[in-house]
Amino acid sequence: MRFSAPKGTYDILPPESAAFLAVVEALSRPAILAGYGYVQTPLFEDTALYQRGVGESTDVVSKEMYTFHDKGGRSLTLRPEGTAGVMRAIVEHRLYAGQLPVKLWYTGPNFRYEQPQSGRYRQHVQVGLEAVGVDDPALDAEVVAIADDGYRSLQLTDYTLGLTSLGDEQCRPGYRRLLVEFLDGLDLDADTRRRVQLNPLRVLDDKRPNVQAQLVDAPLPPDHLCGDCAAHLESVQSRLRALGVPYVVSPRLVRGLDYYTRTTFEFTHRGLGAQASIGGGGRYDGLLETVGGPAMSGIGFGLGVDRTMLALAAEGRVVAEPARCRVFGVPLGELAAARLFVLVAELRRAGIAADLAYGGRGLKGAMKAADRSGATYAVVLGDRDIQAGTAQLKDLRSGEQIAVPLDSLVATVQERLT
RNA sequence: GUGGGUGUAGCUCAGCUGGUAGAGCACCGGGUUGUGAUCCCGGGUGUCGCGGGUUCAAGUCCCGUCACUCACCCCA
Repeated sequence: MRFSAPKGTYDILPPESAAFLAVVEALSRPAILAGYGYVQTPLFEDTALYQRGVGESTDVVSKEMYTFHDKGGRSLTLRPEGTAGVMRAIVEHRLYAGQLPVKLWYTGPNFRYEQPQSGRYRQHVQVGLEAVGVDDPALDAEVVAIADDGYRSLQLTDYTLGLTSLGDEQCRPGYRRLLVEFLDGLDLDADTRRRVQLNPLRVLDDKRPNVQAQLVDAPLPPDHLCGDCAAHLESVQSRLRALGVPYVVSPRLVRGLDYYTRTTFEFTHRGLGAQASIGGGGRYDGLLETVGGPAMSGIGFGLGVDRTMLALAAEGRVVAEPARCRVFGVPLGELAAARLFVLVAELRRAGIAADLAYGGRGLKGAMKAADRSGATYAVVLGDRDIQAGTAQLKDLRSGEQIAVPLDSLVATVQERLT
């Protein structure tokens, strides 16, 4: 039996894995600087949490969840998105009773049973954050700007921020009726008709040309906002302008999760193919209440780490050099191997990245390994040197080599590397 | 769930109308147990995705299946 990674999953190996870690770091740093604390929630939750929190009418819940029963008969589901679990934690630990807003960030994998394609996997990693308990458009702008700062710190340029408002419980129902009325007059297939009933907003961003052609005169959310929602959207925009965050108002932007209200946004990258969204989020007033908490507003985002990697590749950006070895031990014979084994450990304890030729490779092979390790120095040690109480310290770039007393080798290397 | 494309070495790929599996790179060893990145020599590391069929003979033709990939729906 030959095993391979399950469908829709993949391995991240060196040296690219170093870039992956760097992307997680780059996307989360702006959140940390903005006062968001790290939260880690389980990779699986009670199935009902997602059914209630994400919404039964969403594709995520209706057909993409990895649901299973544990030995206690509980129905559990592998986390399909990050927000619901964080809301559960906020309610369970009554974080909403403390200082507001509650600001949390997280990273980790999400699981969705989907048909894989470019940029879409059954397991994907996000960096996300949530700000709960304060209803202030400035907070919306902060959240959007944090995401933009993350992408910008990675030198990404070929992306666009789309922004809109989906309205609230005041104006959404009326708009929804208007939209359904319009959509009912169109020539749509059965699948889409069903969607009109479940969540008509989502028909707006259907990509099929024959559908889009019929939507040119469709009523759009930003044109039917109540006064409060319109003022909110305008305030978010003016804050973004103040920060110099470029955005485009995208009236057809809709998201597939039911909980979004008012501010909704999405970052799309031009180098990615069909799955172009590298991150998105929005306001979800009412979600906390849905999962058993008080009626409090909230806003957050999820940024796709896998897709950000693809975006970086599309722009030809190399993110991080793999952590490189600085000193490489080349032993000649058993005695030298034993001595170098300890010496290399001492270098590491002194904070110097060091490695050693294992397996008695012979001088040529060991030197080759030293070269490939990227080390600045090779320490060559043989019987002759041990007799003399020295080691040969070779600069692999210049080829120069000097004898250094074994006792002071760590100190000498430390000095030369700084 | 639906549709298209592709499966040959670690990677990128060649292999014609069927005739017993190759190249480049990578890797390993040697040239030199006291010096790497250059050079020279040597080594193929393979379930031709898998199963079945046709044939004297299948990487090649047929059927099935699986995987990968791209796209739709949807999302990061």
